[in-house]
Amino acid sequence: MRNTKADRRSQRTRGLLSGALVALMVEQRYDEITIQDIINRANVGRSTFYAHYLDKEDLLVSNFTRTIDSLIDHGDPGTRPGLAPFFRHVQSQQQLYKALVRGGGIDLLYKKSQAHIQRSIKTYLEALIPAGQPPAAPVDLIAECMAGTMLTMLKWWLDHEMPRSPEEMDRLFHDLMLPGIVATLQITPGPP
Amino acid sequence: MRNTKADRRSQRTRGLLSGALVALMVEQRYDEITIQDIINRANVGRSTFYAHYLDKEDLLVSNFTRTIDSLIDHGDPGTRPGLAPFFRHVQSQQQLYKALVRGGGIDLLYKKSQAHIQRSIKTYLEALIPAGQPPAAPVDLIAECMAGTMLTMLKWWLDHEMPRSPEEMDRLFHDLMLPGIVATLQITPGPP
DNA sequence: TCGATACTGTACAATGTGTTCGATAGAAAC
DNA sequence: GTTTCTATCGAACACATTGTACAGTATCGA
Repeated sequence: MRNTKADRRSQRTRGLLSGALVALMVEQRYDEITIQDIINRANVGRSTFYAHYLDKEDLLVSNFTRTIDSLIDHGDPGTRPGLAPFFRHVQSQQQLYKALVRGGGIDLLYKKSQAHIQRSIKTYLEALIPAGQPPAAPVDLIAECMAGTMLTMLKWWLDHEMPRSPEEMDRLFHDLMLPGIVATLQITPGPP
Repeated sequence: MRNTKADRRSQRTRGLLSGALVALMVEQRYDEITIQDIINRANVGRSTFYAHYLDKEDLLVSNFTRTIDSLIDHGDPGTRPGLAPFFRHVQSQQQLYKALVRGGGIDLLYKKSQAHIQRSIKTYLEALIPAGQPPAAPVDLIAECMAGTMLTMLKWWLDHEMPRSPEEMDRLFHDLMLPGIVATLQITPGPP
């Protein structure tokens, strides 16, 4: 029920279901959408849905894991200088992300990807600590706080009709978090 | 259906229902608990439940709003010097809070109380800004980030069997957040 | 004691979920 | 072009949960 990628019909069905979910999410909260709604909108049989996905959440995750991953890759301070690309990416698909924020879908996706996100940030942080020096604070906790703050900022930004530019949001994040991280981990500040 | 406080029977029923919810939350995730489970455990008729509460969430909120409020009052940096009392309070009722964190109930309560929490923090922050000076950053965003970080730390602490003392957690929070707040709002640092 | 009201227990309709299965249409393989 | 897969359909099914209704009973407060 999952090695169904090759067949053109499967691709079609998956596309229809994803599209229906997105369309519905723009109209109403994610958690109020039923599987019945989705298959009605997609014009797909009930059993067909279950041939592809376990449940509604599986559909959401399957379709947005890649989106979230690209979001991390854009924004991860470990590989990129800042969060501006992160916010630009969100801005370019604001309808989708607004829908995700409104309906609580973003929290679900965050939970699913948290391990990934956190690992990424933790690696970044550990690279900042001089070798041999024991961390002055739990690095995983700091990483969680960073990821959480990023999410909070993202939500606030979308909820308030994006009143600041991606560059300003990036600046805000750095001003708010970096001094504390430097102090907590007892490291020397990196590049601005 | 709500002015039912005086009658001893009502108090009894409410007590039974709250107790059943808490007991069940210790055993299994909040979101997996059904109303049927609750009334079975409480030994209360189905219609009686609906005579008191609208749904499961209403029961949760009704019973824990006071708990959460006291939590804020303990921890609010606006009225208290630090978060140590906050973490001590959680520690003293760790079973309950662990259950809330595990089952996702804490997120629900957080959403319900967020307006209250945020207002409290915002007031505190605004008091730090010299009169007449326009804030250098959106104060409500900073407040949200602070509240979010407090919640993140709370979850981490409980998920990791509380490896640090309440005083250390307080210290960590201040070291992590205060420098950034001072920098972002362009204010002078307050008492340690 | 008596009137008010909270509780019980059951039945009920409505909704959503996930599964099953034979028939059909469409894809891929040759 | 024929054959062989296989994805889809559609309907039926069992099941769980929710929220409401109502008549009888128990308990409360005065």
